Parts: sequence; C-alpha cells; structure tokens
Amino acid sequence: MSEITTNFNDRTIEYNQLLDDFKSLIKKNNLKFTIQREVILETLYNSDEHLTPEELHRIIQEKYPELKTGIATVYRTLSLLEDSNIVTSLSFGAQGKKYELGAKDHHDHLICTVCGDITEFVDEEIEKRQHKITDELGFKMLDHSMQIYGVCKACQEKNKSN
Amino acid sequence: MSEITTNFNDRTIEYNQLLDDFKSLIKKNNLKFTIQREVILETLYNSDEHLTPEELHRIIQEKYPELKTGIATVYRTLSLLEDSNIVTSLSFGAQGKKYELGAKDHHDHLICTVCGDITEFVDEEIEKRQHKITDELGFKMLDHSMQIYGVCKACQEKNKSN
DNA sequence: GTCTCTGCAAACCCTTTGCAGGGGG
DNA sequence: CCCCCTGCAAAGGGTTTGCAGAGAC
Repeated sequence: MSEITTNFNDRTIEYNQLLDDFKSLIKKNNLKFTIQREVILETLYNSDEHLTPEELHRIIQEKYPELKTGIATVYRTLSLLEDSNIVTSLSFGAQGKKYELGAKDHHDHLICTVCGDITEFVDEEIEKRQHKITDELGFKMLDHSMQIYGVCKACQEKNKSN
Repeated sequence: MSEITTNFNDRTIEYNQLLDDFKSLIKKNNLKFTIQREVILETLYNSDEHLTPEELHRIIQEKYPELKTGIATVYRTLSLLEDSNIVTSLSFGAQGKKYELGAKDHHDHLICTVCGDITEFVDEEIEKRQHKITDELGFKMLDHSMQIYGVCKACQEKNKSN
C-alpha cells in the first residue's frame, strides 16, 4: 500500500461548510459579506483548476456579467482569503500566482511543462523529513511548497505517437 | 617562503571552468562575449547570496561604475544564463525572482519570512521519495524545487529579546 | 564591415491604491 | 446611518522591448 495519494478533487469539504467558515471569519473581523465575495469563493470551489486572478475574473464576468466585478475586487478578496488560509497560492515567477482552495489537506504539486497540467500529491515521508530538517536547524516552519516539474504520462504518450 | 595554496584556488579553477563553459556556449550560438556578460557571471559567482536582478545591477554599478551597465542587460544576460542552465531562479510571487549559480549541486531552500535570508539544504530521503512518486505516476521528472518558509533561529531569538 | 549587444526610455504586465458612490449590518 | 466595499482609473513595481549607436569578431 502506497502512502502516496493524488487528486483531492473528491471534495472533503462541503461548500456550505466553507461558506459558513467564510461568514464567521467576516463577522469576527467586522467585515461585510458581499455578493462579490461569495461569487469568488464559489468559483474557486467549483473549479478543479488552479486559477490566476485574471482567469477567476474572466470566469466570474462570464457567469455573472450583471455584477460587473472589478479585477481589483478579485485581488482584494484573494488576499483576504489567503490571509485567512482559505486559499493558497502557487508562484510562477514574474508571471504571477495561481490560487486554489486551501481547505483541502496540504499537498504538493507535479507540474507538466508541456501541457501545464498540475497534479497534486502528498507524501507523509517527505512531510516528516521536512519537520526533522527544520527542527534540527531551529527553524520555525510556517509553510512550505514543493513543485516537481516534468512531463506527465499523457504528454509522453502523445509525443510517442507523433 | 612558499606560495600558500588555499581552498580559494578551488573556486578560481571552478570560475575559469564556468567562464570557459559560458564562452563555448556563446561561440556555439554565434553570440558575442562582452565585458558586461563577464561581469554579471563573475558577480553571481562571487556572491554567496541569492540575488535579485536589481541587487545584481546595484553591485555591478558600484564595482564597475565606468561600465554604466543597464538593468536591461542584467535581465537579458540572466535570461541567457537561465536558458543555458548556468543559473537557476527562485520565484517570489509577484515580487520577482532571485538568481543563483546553478552549477552547484542540487539543493532546496529554507526561506526566512522575517529577514529574507535563504538557507540551502539537501535531504537524500526527500530526493528518493520524489523519484518514487514520479516513477509511480509515470511522470518524467525534469526538475524540482522545494521551499520551506518560516522564521530562522536568529530572528526568533531577536524577537525574544525585544 | 557585419551583425550582435548595449544603454536608454518607453512600453508592458500584473498588482495595488485613491477616490467617490453604493450597499451591508 | 455608519463605514466597509466596490468599480474605476491611475499609479506602482518589476520586466521586456524598440531603437540608434557602440563594440565584438
């Protein structure tokens, strides 16, 4: 039995639960619950992809054109969600960040450099080693991220058949 | 009194090697070897830090003010060096990249979110697990990077004494 | 002499901010 | 009603690009 698990797309967290959490957070900080904030959370929830702020904005504009949601609101809401650990971001150099719901369990990323597809995985042994390393150095770990770049199975096969 | 040989010579030899590699690369691609390109490589070599393009530019301007090296040249040369796998970069979201010589052995990074200091480490067990994961998924690994974010020992102690 | 490389400045892209009006609690 | 949130547009920060002259080969 492998310790490796992939693709958390079978949602462990119900949307209503997530929404409730977000509402509590908002109430606790004397913020306001707006339709824009709800739509951004919902869109992130319903997407299996890692989205850039721009992609998120475009999807929302297409689905709810009457809201005229501004890109600035998307950025502001993503910051709020990231600060609250509801979403997490992946950096892609100067080409910006991609966001995903962070309510799932922690996981790392396999990134295909051909098709851009991102696969998630968790490895308990790696997690353990990370703690061991930081403990030994007296480093207080707050977060970590790991990306493996390469060519996914599908792209390798596609390449063979050409 | 004999000439003293120190381990500094190792670095000198490595630098000449590096420079030769760079020159071959340049010749092979019908590019030109310029003083600016040499100074950029040399500065990266002589720095133990991970540098941003801006930092690199500032150091070069201070050391060789007569060259009036432009920031654009720094960016162009870094791209050239990265494409050639002579340097590697670390992403910091929208806040840009930091570069380091990639000729050293592979290693991962501990990044202090307080002082920005970067510590390098290698853990064989993690490297092994990464190969195991990609093998099982039929993913062809080309590269990987891991960053652990947190507070370094020095910053924790500084914080205590305040 | 040819053709790349350079510095400069403008352009670009992504992200943040200031502002006045809108809307949640 | 207060004051947070929004859309808009302008500003910001890092990076790239167009250009004409300088320089490598």
